[in-house]
Amino acid sequence: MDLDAFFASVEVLDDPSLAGRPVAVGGAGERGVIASASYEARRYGVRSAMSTVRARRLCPSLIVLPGRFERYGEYSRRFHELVAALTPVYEPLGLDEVFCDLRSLARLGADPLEAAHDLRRSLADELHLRCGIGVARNKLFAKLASKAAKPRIEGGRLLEGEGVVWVDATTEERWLETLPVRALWGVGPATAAKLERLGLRAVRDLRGVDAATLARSVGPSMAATLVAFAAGEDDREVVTDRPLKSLGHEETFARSLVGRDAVSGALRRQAGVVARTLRERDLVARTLTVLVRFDDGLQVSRSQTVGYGLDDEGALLELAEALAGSVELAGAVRLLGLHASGLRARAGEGVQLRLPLGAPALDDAPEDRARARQAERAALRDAIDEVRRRFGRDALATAGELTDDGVEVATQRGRHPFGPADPTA
DNA sequence: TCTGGGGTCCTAGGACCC
DNA sequence: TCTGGGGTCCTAGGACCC
Repeated sequence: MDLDAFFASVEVLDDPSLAGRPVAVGGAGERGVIASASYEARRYGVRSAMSTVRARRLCPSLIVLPGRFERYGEYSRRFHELVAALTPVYEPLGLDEVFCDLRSLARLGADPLEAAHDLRRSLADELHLRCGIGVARNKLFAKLASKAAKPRIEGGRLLEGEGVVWVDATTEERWLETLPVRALWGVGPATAAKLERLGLRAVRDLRGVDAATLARSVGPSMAATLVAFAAGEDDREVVTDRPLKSLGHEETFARSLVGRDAVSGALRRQAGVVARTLRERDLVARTLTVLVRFDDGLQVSRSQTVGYGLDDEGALLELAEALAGSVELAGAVRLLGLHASGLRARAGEGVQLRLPLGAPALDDAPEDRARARQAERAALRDAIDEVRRRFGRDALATAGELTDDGVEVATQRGRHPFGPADPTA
C-alpha cells in the first residue's frame, strides 16, 4: 500500500486554497530537492528527487513548501491505525508505504481483494488521502502492483489508476517478460549500469544467468537476489516492529562552511538534535559517526564505538569534535552529518559514575572525557527533559543552545517566566 | 540543474579471540 | 619461526529505498 503524493497531499488538506494547484514539498534554496509533488505539479514533469531549481524551470508557478515532518508523522500514524484495524502484521516503509501480510485474513475466509478496497475507502473517508494497493503473493510483485495501481501522467493528462491491482500468474509472467531491470527493488543507477555492461537490460535477460558470474560484478548478495527476482521468487517476510538501527541528523548548507569554528558550531546543534531524539525514544548509542561532504563532492566519514551508552549532547559533542578533528578540512564543507548507531534501550544501560563527581578525568582521551560528561550529566539531562515535558520545550535551555532568536521567540510567547524581559539583556 | 534528509543493507579489510 | 580455520567486532565507503 503506497499513499499518493503523500507530503503534498497533506499540505493541500491543511490548506484547501492549494487544491488544484501545482504544489511540491522540498528545499527551496539553490541546493534544494523535491521530496513530494502533487499531480498538478507532475503534469509539468516535476518529480520527487528532482532539484528544486529544475522543478521551478519546468513549472514556474510551482508552490514549494518547506515540509512539516511532524505533521506528516501524525498522518502516518493514523494511516497505520487504519492498517492495524485490518491486520496486525504490517511493515511500514518510510511514512507513506506499508506491506501487509493478508494470509491470516484469507485463512479466516475473507477476500483479500475486498479487504484492499475497504482499506482504500476508509483511507479516503477518514483521512481524505488516496493510495495504490498491490495484492500479490510476495513483496516483489506487491510493490510493482501498488505502483501500477496509482494514477499516472500520460501526454500531460492525468489518468486515474485502478486503485487496487491484483497480480495473477499471467500478470506475473507478463511483467517478468517486459520489465527493465531498473524496475526491480534494489536496482538503482549504479547496479543498472553494471548490468548493462554485462548486456543485461531486462528482467528477462537475468534468466539463466549464472549467479557466480553475476556476483563478480554486483556482489554475491545482490546476485542471488536478482536471480531469484528474475524467477519471480521473493521470500522476504513482512516483519513487524523492526527495531531502529541508527538515527542521525545531517544538513546541507546554503553556504558551505569554512573553517573549524563554523564546523564546531554546526556540530553542536546536531549533537543537540541527535541527543534529544535518542532520549525521546529511550535509546542510547554506542557508535557515533561524523559525515563530511566537501564542495568538490568528496565525502568522508569518521566513526568511533565506545563501551557505554551515549544520549547526552555534551558527551556526543565531545566525541563528534574529536572525530571531526581527524578530518582534514581541505575545502569548504557543503554537508555535515552526525549519526548514532549501535542503539539499545536506555533501560538497564548502566552508567558508571566517577567519584567524586566533578573530579578531573583520569586521562585526556576524548572517549574518557565523553564518558565522564555522559555520567555527570545524565541526572541533569533527565531533570531538564522533565521540565520540558511539563512546561514546554522552550521553558529551559542551556546557554549553548540559546540563539538570539531563541530568546526572542521564547520571550514573545511568554514562556520564559524567569527569562530576561529584554532579549538583548 | 547535478541533487535532501530520513533511514537500511552490503562489502572489504583489519584486529583480535580461540 | 611459521602456520589454519572458526568466529566477532570495528571502520570506511557505497548503493539503495522513501
